[in-house]
Amino acid sequence: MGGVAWTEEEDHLLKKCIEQYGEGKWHRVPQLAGLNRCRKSCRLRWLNYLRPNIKRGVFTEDEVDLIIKLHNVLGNRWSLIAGRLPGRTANDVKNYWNCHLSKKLDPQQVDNHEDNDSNTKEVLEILGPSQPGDFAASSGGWTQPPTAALEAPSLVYSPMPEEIGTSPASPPMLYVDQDEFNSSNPPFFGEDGHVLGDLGLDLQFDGSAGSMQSSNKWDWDDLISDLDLWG
DNA sequence: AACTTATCCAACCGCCGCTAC
DNA sequence: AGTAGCGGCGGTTGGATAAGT
Repeated sequence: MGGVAWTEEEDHLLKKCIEQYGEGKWHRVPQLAGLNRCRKSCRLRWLNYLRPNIKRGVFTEDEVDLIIKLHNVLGNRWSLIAGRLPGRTANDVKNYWNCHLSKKLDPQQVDNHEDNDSNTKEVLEILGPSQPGDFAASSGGWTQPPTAALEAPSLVYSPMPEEIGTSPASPPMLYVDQDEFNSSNPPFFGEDGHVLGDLGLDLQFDGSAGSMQSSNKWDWDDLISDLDLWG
């Protein structure tokens, strides 16, 4: 393996330590558990192997599908992707991607995969250069980095009222940075500029930069994290 | 059976952002 | 403002094992 394999005894000590003192304070875990391992090794071993409810075995078709879609949007942000797959760890997802999907799915193939979803074309129409905003086709995508989100074109995030009961008083916005957009083929779009799909969201493109506000900006991390609130 | 190659995946490494001082 | 310590993350490594020759 990439390092020294953990023994059953070490696993037992670590588990016992976490059960007694809880997660966190990883810098103290090696000492508390009596392990000759660094804090990072202890944390990794717990997160990837010892933590309760970890799902092992082959990925289901649904899980693979979700990984592909989330990767389209989020890129190599494995922890976020894993967060949407109950029981799966970021390391599992990353390994699975590197071993299976990255080889099978070059960008063209990903496109083809998503073309099964008839909504895909809506994405390009909605986000394409004909729309208002700072999308620059000549430069290959959005012109502003996330830190300049105020000037960047945005997606307005509007949770579906019937799903969550009430909408936020002031809908937060999403931005898509150039790299993410260029490498992605968001599969979540529906009619009339709404974005529907497996994320369970309803997103709407807002091309009028003037309507943007400096507050309530969410990036994808926050969005994905907050899905749990809406779910 | 022996050897080579490919694949899988647990573990490590280096970097980053956050927080406290 | 600068720095140290920490948790967390993604990329990479390398041993085990399966598959192929």
